[in-house]
Amino acid sequence: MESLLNAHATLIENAVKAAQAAGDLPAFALPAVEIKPPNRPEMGDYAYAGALAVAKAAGMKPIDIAQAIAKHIAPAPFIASVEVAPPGFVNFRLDGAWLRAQIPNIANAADTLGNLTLGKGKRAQVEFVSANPTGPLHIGRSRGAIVGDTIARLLEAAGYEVEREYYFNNAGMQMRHLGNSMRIRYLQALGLPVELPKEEGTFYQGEYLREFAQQLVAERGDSLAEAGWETFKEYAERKMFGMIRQTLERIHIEHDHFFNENSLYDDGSVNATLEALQERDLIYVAPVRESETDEVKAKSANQAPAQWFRSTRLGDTEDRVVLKSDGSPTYTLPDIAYHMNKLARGFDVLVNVLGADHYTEHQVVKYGVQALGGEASRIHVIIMQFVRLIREGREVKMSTRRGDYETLDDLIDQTSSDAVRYMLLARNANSRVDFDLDLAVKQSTDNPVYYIQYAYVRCAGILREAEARGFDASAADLAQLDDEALPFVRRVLTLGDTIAYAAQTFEPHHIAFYAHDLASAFHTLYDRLRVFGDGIDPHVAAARLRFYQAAHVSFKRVLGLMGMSTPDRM
RNA sequence: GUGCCUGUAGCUCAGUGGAUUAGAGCAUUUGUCUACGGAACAAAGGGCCGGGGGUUCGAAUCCCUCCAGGCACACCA
Repeated sequence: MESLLNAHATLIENAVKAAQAAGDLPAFALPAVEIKPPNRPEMGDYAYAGALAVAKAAGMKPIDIAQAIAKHIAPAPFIASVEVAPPGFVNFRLDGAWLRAQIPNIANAADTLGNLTLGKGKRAQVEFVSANPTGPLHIGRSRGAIVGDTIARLLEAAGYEVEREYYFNNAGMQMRHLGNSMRIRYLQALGLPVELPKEEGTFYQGEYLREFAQQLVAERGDSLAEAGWETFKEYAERKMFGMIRQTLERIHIEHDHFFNENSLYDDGSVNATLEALQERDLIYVAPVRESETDEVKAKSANQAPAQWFRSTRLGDTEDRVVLKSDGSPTYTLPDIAYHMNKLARGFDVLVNVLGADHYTEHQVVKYGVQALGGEASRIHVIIMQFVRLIREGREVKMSTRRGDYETLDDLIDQTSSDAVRYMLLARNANSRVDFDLDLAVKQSTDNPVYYIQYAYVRCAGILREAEARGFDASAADLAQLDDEALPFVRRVLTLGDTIAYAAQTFEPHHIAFYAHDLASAFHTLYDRLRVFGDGIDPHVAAARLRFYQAAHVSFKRVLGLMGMSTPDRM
């Protein structure tokens, strides 16, 4: 049973065909069948509203169409009843015995629970974090890290072969600034009277460079006193990457592949990209844009020319510089080369998680890919709005270069890796997040992450108790299980639908809300369906224990999909 | 000014064109209960879904427009 939604949809499709063959319905093209749980649970477990949509095409009243469909729905083991409700709904109710029979399957599924074959045989790549190694990860980056990693987990569950990639740029001006800053810190560590200039855009003010400098002095003494910025850049970069990877590990993120932008220069891709654009007549050499007025052109006629990508021809609002007047490329050229490279690696799906400030950049890259004949439709860009930090009711400004940012490490120290993951996951990527630091610190008891994990802890507690008492549920008769436990089972069985939806829309927050709903359904039951206690029939107790084993597996799986831990005690 | 995103309960947010009643959490009020771990459960109050038009049998959801907020609009990366 891969998906109950699909199973119901198939029933509808076949019923329509059968009704048409029998002459109960006229011939008409059936739109894609959409099945949903009704808003009002008393109406049933799943509902089809399509009879309303096809009424015109069929030339019949919706209620009559629904009747005709219902009449031809083939019996299925999971269906208890099919009802028609005005003005034209077909409502399905799941069979209790069938639901009970799923409990052992759930308990045995372990970490494959909810897995799909949607992406079978397909390869997906998720590129995320991709922070240049100029400073520790700050909170703004961590949202993308968590969203990207969870998308990767969901795609894996959906059956894709997934690669997590980290793209880094150690060839730009910022890295030179880092090298220069590091050099000054090194000289300071040697006791020389040098000051780090306060220019934030050019010199990195963060304390971490002092620490690196101390270590470098310990390793190399004063042997580098005459060395150039490149030496210091390389050292700082290496140390910084170590820090970043360590931080990511704390929130259970590990990349499979680190892609160095330099390699695109080394293997000639950047040049090849420029030449390919030139061949297509999409590059021109001029001091200013072609679209500028004659007046501006005349004024700037003596300035050194740059090379412009005629992206307006692809639909852009203005042309973009790809090669500056000093001959160095802007980000655009290597980024286009990079995306062509990704496409050439044969991924069926490419996901790129970016901050809102990268929107324009990504558009230009996409125009470039299109211009070069790349299959741009395989590239899915997730644009995330920013995380705003609030402390004492006021916004805290973040800046990597300045040094007064909040790092992801700080945040994990103050809360927990699970809390950070859940709080940054449980909202739609295109809404801005206000992260209240004071609340995050003291909120540990209110945080929904504990509510969800507590459901798992309670299951673990029951299982522990059963083991201590030597109580075995393997031969339980699930017919003895209380009816009120069945809505929970039904909800567990929709995990696959949630994974499918979240993976296809690249909206991982759905899994967070699903987890909360599941925990809510669980806690209600826990209060009412005790396994151990006076006056509980042992057969009922055994069935309940079997049920809690399934619940235990369900929460483990859901927490795992969110990259969260599963503590047995809290 | 142009492009993208957002506007839903006091606060933080879900909501995949469907059912005369728009959902959670927090906060507020009231109960349960001292547990297989109460970081729980049950219940109540609280809403012109930013405003206005339109499409549709049917709109928080799609389209137009206005208002408000955020982000981006460099020969920075």
